[in-house]
Amino acid sequence: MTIRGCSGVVTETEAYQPDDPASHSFPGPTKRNAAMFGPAGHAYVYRSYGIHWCLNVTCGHGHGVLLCAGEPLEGLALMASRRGTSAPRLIETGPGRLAQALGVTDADYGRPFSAPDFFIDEGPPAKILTGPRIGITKAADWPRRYGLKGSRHLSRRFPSSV
DNA sequence: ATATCGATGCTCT
DNA sequence: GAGCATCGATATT
Repeated sequence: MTIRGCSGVVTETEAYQPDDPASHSFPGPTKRNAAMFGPAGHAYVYRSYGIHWCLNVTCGHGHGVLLCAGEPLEGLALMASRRGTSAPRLIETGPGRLAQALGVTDADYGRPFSAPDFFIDEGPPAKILTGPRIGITKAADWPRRYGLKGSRHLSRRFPSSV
């Protein structure tokens, strides 16, 4: 993951699909979720609780993946200053925190992840943990939260994570 | 250590 | 006008 000079490893995601009651795409295409029904591989950004920005990767046809946490690598100082903390653990652990650290706002809405300074690439094979989702009121128990096994940079621990 | 609670603005009913 | 895919601070074990 590289966003305007800041890079890191995506350590945690959540998946949403159109038949998921918790998904923003559930009610069908609207003005806000338009990007989710657009082409895959683009940014879907929304404001959460009137305060935070959250960043998703569109997968086409109303599907999307929320970036929940990451491990910051390059651009650490910039991300720390944007977050107002120097604790590496607290820079990108959480959807709102991650977007804030990367400087992502609605200005990036609909932007394709295909530019040299704005992309997400595939890392080496990794063990992935699965568990119920966090912070939602509907269908929270759907096992669509995915985390990098052994990473300290997760928004929360996974249940019975070995 | 966990639990609760307020802030804040936008979307959809 | 309600509800929300959050965070951080404060209160309580």
